[in-house]
Amino acid sequence: MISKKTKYGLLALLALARKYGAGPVQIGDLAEQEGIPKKFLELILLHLKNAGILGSRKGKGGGYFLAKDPAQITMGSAVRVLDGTLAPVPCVSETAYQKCTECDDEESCGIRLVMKDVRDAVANILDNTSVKEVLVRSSDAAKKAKKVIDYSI
Amino acid sequence: MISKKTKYGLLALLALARKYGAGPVQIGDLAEQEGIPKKFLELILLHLKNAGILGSRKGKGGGYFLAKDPAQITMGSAVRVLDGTLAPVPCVSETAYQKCTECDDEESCGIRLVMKDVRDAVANILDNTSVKEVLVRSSDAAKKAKKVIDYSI
DNA sequence: AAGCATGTCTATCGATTTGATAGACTAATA
DNA sequence: TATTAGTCTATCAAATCGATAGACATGCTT
Repeated sequence: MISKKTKYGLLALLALARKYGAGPVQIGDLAEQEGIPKKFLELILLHLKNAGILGSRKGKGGGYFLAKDPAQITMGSAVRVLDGTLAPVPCVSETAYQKCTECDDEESCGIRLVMKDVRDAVANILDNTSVKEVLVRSSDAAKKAKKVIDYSI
Repeated sequence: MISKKTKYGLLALLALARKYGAGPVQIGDLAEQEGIPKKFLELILLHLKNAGILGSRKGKGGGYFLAKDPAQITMGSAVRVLDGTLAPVPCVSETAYQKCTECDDEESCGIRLVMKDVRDAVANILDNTSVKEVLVRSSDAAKKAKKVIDYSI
């Protein structure tokens, strides 16, 4: 299960994606709009910036912005930065691999074999879903709901 | 990422599956064979028993055993019992659903839409993988490795 | 150069969870 | 009745989570 930090990070990322091209967004504004504690969000945004997903500008007119086009930022990359890995167990992580301390033979470990399938499936989804696509899906879902409401009247 | 408790639980489950039909296995023996702290394993096995995945017998000749055939126990059911849910976020859980406190509109939440795909993919794998299959894959992988070794000599 | 705006650094903290450990108790067998 | 072995219900230390805080640094404006 993803942590609140990751959830907040994804919320902020998507919010910044919605405003892509509109200049730096202040931390305080983002925090207020998304209902995230400001000081906590500072840490999260800095983490994303240090990972190259966001950029920032200090001083007047400063704030945070996407470092790349939303179509070029995947959910997988963001989740890896925020949560550390997509893998359900360390021994199938491709980016944060760690051998199990109590494992004699990795190659035949049944749990590892299954969890590798899980990791692959999760990565297949998240690494092939851009931040832009998420916005489009969200927007489409909102329109769909609106049409249902209009139709009901 | 799955917890050590879940990892230990799966290890124990698979170990019991290997001995399926051979009578109750004592907690102490399982703990020693799998390198799991005994008292911790007691809690884990009890949890699995209460969930109907394992059975137990007290007293002389007592111990734990599978409550069903290994082919009828899925990895998904075990992970749900041990970790609580397969879902990456509570709002897409089918067995432990919880609405996000800060979410205005679930239907159009982009994170939720993506995480639902992730949950479905994970469930698709784990719910369609029996404990028996895991043993077979593990065994096959071990034989394969052995053949490679034999061939190398 | 100073003031203001806003990000950055580096702590610290309380609550919660994790990963245990322990001993008394209960049930089953011999 | 004694022994075996699971069950109950605590308790605990360490780690992590989810924050909060104030000093500092950078950049813009005047």
